[in-house]
Amino acid sequence: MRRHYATIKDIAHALNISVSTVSRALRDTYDVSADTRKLVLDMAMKLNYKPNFNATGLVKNSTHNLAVILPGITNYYFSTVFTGIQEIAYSHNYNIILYVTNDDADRELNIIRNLSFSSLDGLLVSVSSQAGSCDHFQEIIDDGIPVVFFDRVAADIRTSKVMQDDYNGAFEATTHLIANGYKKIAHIAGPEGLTFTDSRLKGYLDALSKHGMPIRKKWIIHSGFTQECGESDMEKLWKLNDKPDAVFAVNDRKAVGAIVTLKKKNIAVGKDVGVIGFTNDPMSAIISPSLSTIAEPAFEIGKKSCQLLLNHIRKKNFIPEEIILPGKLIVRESSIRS
Amino acid sequence: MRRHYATIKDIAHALNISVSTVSRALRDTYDVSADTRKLVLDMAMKLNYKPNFNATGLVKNSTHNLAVILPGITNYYFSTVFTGIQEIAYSHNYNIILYVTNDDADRELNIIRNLSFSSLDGLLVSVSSQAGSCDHFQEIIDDGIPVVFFDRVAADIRTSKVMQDDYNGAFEATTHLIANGYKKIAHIAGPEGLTFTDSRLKGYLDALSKHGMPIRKKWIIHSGFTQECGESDMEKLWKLNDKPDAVFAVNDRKAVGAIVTLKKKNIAVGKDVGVIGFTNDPMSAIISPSLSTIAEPAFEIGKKSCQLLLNHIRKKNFIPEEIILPGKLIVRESSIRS
DNA sequence: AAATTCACCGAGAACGTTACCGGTGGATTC
DNA sequence: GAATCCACCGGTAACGTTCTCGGTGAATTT
Repeated sequence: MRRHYATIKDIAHALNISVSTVSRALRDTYDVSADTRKLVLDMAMKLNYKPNFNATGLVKNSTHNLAVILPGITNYYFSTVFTGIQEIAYSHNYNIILYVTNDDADRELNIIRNLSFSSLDGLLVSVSSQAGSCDHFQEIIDDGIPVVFFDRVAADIRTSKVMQDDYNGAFEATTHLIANGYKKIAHIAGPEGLTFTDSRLKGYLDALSKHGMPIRKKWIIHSGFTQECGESDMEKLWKLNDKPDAVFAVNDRKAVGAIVTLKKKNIAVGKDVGVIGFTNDPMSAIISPSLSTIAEPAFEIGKKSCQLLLNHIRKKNFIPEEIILPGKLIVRESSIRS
Repeated sequence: MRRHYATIKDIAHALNISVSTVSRALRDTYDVSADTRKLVLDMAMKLNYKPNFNATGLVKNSTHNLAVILPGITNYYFSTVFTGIQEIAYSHNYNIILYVTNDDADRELNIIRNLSFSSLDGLLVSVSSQAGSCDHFQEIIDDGIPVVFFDRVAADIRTSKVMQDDYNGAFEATTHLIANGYKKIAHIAGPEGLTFTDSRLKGYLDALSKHGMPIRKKWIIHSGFTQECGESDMEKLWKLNDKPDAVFAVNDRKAVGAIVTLKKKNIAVGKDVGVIGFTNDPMSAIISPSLSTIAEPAFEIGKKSCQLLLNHIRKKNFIPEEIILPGKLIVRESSIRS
């Protein structure tokens, strides 16, 4: 049976003083003597008093809860971003309510619709990849709820956003392949319509045209983000008459898929076909040949997003900021001819 | 500026009826005619009414929030368990507040101490590996808060627990190594004192003695759960005069560390030294040689834990249950001589 | 000595919701 | 035709906390 926790009233009653005084003493605000404060604090300890956040939330119209909405948590990138978020939230005494959408737009919508903003101070979102309309987010922002997007941002919504430098990372990755003598570079991309997918595609294309490399529609394949998608994308590329000799993958999981299928076909990864990914998933160091990649500052992105959200919550009329964090090329075996 | 959401009072006022009636209509309970219910529902929709969970939580002394406390989320096992938890919670309209301890006992204690049980219906915990005393959990349980442990359980606390079959998994893994002709089998284990570490150690030892294999103290090394720990454990083993010819690792990450160091020393994994892990982390299929392992039902463990917790919450005087889910041997290259 | 200031405390309302109890008026029963 | 029942609705208190205001007595000023 659930016992009843001691309340502020119990403390007041035990000390024969008023609840107002107890309330003030506990919050250490004003108008209370050092003696009575000590009395109250000791009694609170003795009665194992814990503040009831429902009550405080009700009167202050603010709880210390943040919601985080993610496509999934079972991969390196998102779990690391979340850890960064958590780090900042913890140090500021905020709780995180985590929702995962499984990359399902309907589920995302459903979660948003059922969100109780009376018990939420703000929202941190990376949108689902099948994102249709983003009206539901706009509504929330119009209602005055602080929202920060990260990684997978909704382009046409005016609020704070945090992301890695997708364009330059892709540009650098592609340039690296070119510098290593690969001539026919394909791109296995993410779903169309997602901002960061588009940015990486653009970086890839610009790098190609800058160096006068051929651009072929058939060498660009859009699909999901999983390793399996990487495998089937690679299969498709290999069915072409004019096969590429290198692949830039939108993320490491797809790059791993590409390497796995190439190895199955007994093609020497690196020597015959170069591969480079994006993320710096721990897997990229484990697989052999090891995978070259653009390291994303996932942990930093999480921290920055949460800091931004807290600023947003504290200052009314906070002006939206866009933060772009740089990536870093990490050269391993999969992109070296030797 | 944060706008004010419509309340039950606003609906009542707009319809010129009482708040009690609106409350009943919204909850679809009793004592309200079909006509007025429809009126209320329509008006609620029109005013974009959202229930204030702080208020309901205050009067009903129950919110729809569950807390999950984990050592970390950036690995396959815990992120998958969490996804399972989330799946059940979502289908029952519960929210999950996630805390990560970074495997730090102090932080775990701090989180527990600051938990607001007035806005929490229950607790799902996998304890930190440096766990000292578990008194803080006992206190909570004594206070009547439903708690379910999973994976890393606190042995001496009487509440529901969900785990994989650690003993039999370890027994099977070790037996598999023996069956494949390895004679000197080492174990790189987790930290001492953790229930599942002990179970896996015991399974390993029992398998050895059952088949009359030598048991050597020096072949058993305790340390943390990371890949780096696996690497340094392997280094230690390789400094011994009497080197083992196979290793059973407490988890896949440590097994990967072992493989990496063996490869660095140009030792043929499988042929010269067998390796087997525990978990079935996706990494185990990626690394080469691929890693044999005991597959854990992580997703199922998450689901079961959450179901158990919900039962616990609903039924008062719920009798604690212990659920043990079986693992499955997956044979790959790292444990085959050939 | 009167006036003013100040430190400290308490009473009451409010936040949004639900639970409990009582009160209508119309239909049903005897 | 009176008594009973029932479907429906409203008023009020309560949940635990904070906020606003007013009030005390002592200390300080003039």
